[in-house]
Amino acid sequence: MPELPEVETMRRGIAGLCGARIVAARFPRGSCRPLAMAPAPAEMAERLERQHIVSVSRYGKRVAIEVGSEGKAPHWLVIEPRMTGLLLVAAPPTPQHVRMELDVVPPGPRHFPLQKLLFWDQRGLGTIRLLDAAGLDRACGAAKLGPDGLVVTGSELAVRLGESRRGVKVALLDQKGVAGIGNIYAAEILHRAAIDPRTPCRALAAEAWETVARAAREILASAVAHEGSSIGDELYRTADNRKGGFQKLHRVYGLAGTPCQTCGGAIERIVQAQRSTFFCPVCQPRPRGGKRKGRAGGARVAPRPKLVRRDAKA
DNA sequence: CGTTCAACCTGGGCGC
DNA sequence: TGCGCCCAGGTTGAAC
Repeated sequence: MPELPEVETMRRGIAGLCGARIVAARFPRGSCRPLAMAPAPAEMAERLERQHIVSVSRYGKRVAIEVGSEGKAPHWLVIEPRMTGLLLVAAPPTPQHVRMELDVVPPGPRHFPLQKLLFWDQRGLGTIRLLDAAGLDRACGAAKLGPDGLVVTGSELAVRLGESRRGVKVALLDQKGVAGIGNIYAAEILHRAAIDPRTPCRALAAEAWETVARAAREILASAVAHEGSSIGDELYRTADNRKGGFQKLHRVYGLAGTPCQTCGGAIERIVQAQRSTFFCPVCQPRPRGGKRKGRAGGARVAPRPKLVRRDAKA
């Protein structure tokens, strides 16, 4: 679930713990697969205790909690929520899926109240790592992650993805091209950009990349402002256990068969790279011809009924 | 280079 | 009620 807006919301939700001291760290038995955790739980707990939380930052869909103390090299507790992970300062949805529990005390003379920072993950696909500066760079540096989706520019997208033969929606999910976009927001971004998700990247002109980048910045910023998307009775919650609000503004994701709120046409669901893609065939017409100026990113297209859908690849 | 598939996991919903 | 199957916001690596 968590994409950039949800992870950024988690980051903001725990940023108030900066300056706090970790007095105890627990990684409940069996809570994480061996490969999903590094170093091993006991050593990680030992290395975290008595450290201070220095900063809380985000790299794409990961949160990096910087920990340190006088005379020690800083380390980063890097948490990757993947599908169902949540960072919480509130009671967890279930006790059995708590993967990490930090007891922290706020800065200052008073050692109360004790606060808890939890990583909760139902499916257990998330990862917890404690890395030094070199490890952080390896895991979250420029070789691994492209520019952040909140600030990405059209020329950056054009340079990084412009030669690819992949469909633009599949390419937007590639974290090395642009960091933070997942399946929900890729769909919403391309709807706003009025670009067919199947369009090969190479067919997009520079202007279209500007349109995509602008749509990405706007959609992601709005989603952050609404504290992410909580779909249906879904799991995603803010750090203090509230639902996000951006799902109310979804135009295509999860809306197959319903009328497009922009044009009234029917939203479709197709499969790309084994994942659902939602789009409006009317608002997001197939590109015609090769790269051309001003087309792919264009606004409303009036007459466009003649469509031969042949997706049924199922 | 790109696509497909399988894994990693749990749990909800659906058809029978 | 139960069972089997499909689905789900992500990432990685192998095979082709």
